[in-house]
Amino acid sequence: MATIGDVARVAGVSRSTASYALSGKRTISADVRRRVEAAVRELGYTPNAGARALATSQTRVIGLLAQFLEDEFAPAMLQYMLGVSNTARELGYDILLATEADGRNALRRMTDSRMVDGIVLLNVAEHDDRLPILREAPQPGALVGLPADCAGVDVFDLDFEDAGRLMVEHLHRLGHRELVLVSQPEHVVERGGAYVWRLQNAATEAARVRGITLHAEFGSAHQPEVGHDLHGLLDAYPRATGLLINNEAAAAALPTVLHERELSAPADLSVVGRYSDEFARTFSLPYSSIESAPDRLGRMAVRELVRRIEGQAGADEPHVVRFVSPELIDRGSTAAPRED
Amino acid sequence: MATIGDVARVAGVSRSTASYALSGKRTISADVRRRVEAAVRELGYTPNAGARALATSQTRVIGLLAQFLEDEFAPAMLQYMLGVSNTARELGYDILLATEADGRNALRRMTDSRMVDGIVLLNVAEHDDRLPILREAPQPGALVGLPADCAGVDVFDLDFEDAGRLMVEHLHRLGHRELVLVSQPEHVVERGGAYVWRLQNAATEAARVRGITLHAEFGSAHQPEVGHDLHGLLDAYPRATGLLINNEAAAAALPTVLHERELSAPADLSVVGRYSDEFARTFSLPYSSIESAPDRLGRMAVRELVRRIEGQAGADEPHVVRFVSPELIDRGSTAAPRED
DNA sequence: CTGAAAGCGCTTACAG
DNA sequence: CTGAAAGCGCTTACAG
Repeated sequence: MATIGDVARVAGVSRSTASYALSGKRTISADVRRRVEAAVRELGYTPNAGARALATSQTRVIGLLAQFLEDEFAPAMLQYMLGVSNTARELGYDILLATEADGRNALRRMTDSRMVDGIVLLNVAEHDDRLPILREAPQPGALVGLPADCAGVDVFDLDFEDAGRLMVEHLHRLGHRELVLVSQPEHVVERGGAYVWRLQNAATEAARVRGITLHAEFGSAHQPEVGHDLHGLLDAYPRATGLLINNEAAAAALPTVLHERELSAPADLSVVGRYSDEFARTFSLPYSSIESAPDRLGRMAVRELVRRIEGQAGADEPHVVRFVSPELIDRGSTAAPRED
Repeated sequence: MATIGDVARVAGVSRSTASYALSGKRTISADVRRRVEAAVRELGYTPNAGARALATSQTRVIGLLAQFLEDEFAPAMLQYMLGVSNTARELGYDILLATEADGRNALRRMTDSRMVDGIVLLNVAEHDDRLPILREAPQPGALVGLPADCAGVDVFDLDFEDAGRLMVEHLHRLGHRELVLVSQPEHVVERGGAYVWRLQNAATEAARVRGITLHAEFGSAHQPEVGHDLHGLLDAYPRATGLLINNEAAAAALPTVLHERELSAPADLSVVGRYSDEFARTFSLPYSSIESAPDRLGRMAVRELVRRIEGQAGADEPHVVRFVSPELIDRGSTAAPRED
């Protein structure tokens, strides 16, 4: 493989001149620039990334820590990954991907060995055990998901509280008085999946204020269990006229469950979910939903991370905590409750 | 960040001795080893990956080229990615992930700049335009998917021809005489998605030999179009008693379509799909299927790749083309055809 | 406008 | 069993 030394020799200049001609960091005569460019083409020269990283202390690589937990729904994670990866590429960065169960180990490996310029953490928990490690690392970090302590990192998340309120308000306005909310499994909450109770608490409070009944329940994250869960809930609350779904697996299972009960939305039951539009299309879900905007969140996280990496943020610029306002995408699955 | 020089100083030895003590590449007195290890702990030393790569010409990173094409079904791709990523980690490698549309560019970037020791190509097409670039690269490559020309790379794929035969034989044995095969969209074939026609041709031939009718058709890769496609096919071939599905989106849409027609499998229609068990669980698909084994294929590709990278393969060891034999997972969706 | 030299942090022949 | 030195391929102050 050709090195910058080869380029310099072919172009008849010094290595430093060749380097400057390529980086544009100092003025170069037109003649020399042409000769260097010709040499690069002739030799098919590409800089060695390791050597460049060693010299500049910049790798142009971002570490992406995904997490595929047993009790969450894998296809939902993919959307965040793609948002991060595609944005990174647009900004000239590559992605070092870690999918291993022990995120702490992966994080330490990447940061300590200087393989990356910055880190994106996905699916961040309330007391995420990766955070202390990230805070000690010399590289900046951006999170998707809201932890209890946001010190030292930039944080991006859907405003789940607003989402919970929005769901309840929407159905209240249509005249519903008894709702069921199906959340992620309880152990997601126990593990620190704060988004579950952030939405749930806000929904509960919004219902209380409006004097309507909300049954907050958990559902499994797997098929076919979650289908049974849904049947159980519909049996348990026969007077409920609205269903709020904060659980991707439950959303995916709902069409089958409604078919089995010969119910349809919104005629028999109003339904509002919380998932991405991409997810809705993949699973052919006909329910109105709060857009979870994974691509947008991934994009925001990377943009801010790159600003920090490249020092445009200013070393002492305070860290941000930014919420995406939920939007309700109307797919026509809500209406006034059935009169009976 | 501490360097090997710091470790050497604290341990009171030379940098080379510190390095050897850590690599174990030459014998070190017990005393020196202890001092070096203590220094490493005290300083929290981790080798700088870029510097090591520069010195050894080994990055311990594998490039993974995923491809999320408009007309294919994203969640299926994720399984292959996880198989590759998890196996790589077990073998001590990290993953540099490229998801951009222009795989050629990503491939060139990774290989030319020596960011990776080897490459895994996913979703390889008949005449994949990434292959010429991979062949010219100094790093070895492993493919998941069978191209027309396998020269210079190791290739792993499901035996789609066997899969097609197996599907037809299975239903033939149960007494079916008229079948419909739903493949991926026609433009997947046109783009070179060889697995589509490999399965289709073998199924067609197996049907011909047995004197049974097989209607080979294409289906969309998107919801809700693919649902309409399925309705259309069931309308068009009312005497067909068996449905073969080589199209993930169609498989995901089928439960709803059957509900809408008030049909059930296997009472009214026998169904055999071709997807992974993981996929079946995610989408709650109750149909018997040919296991597409994405995790296993990813694992095989990485194992062989690492053998080549680490020179255990022998420089002149011929490249392999290895097919995974399809297995039918019985979920009870096939039976003798309805008599009427 | 250009060149010679130092340095980034490792590994590994070479020498003792 | 250990050390001094060279070298991997870049970038960038320093000097002219």
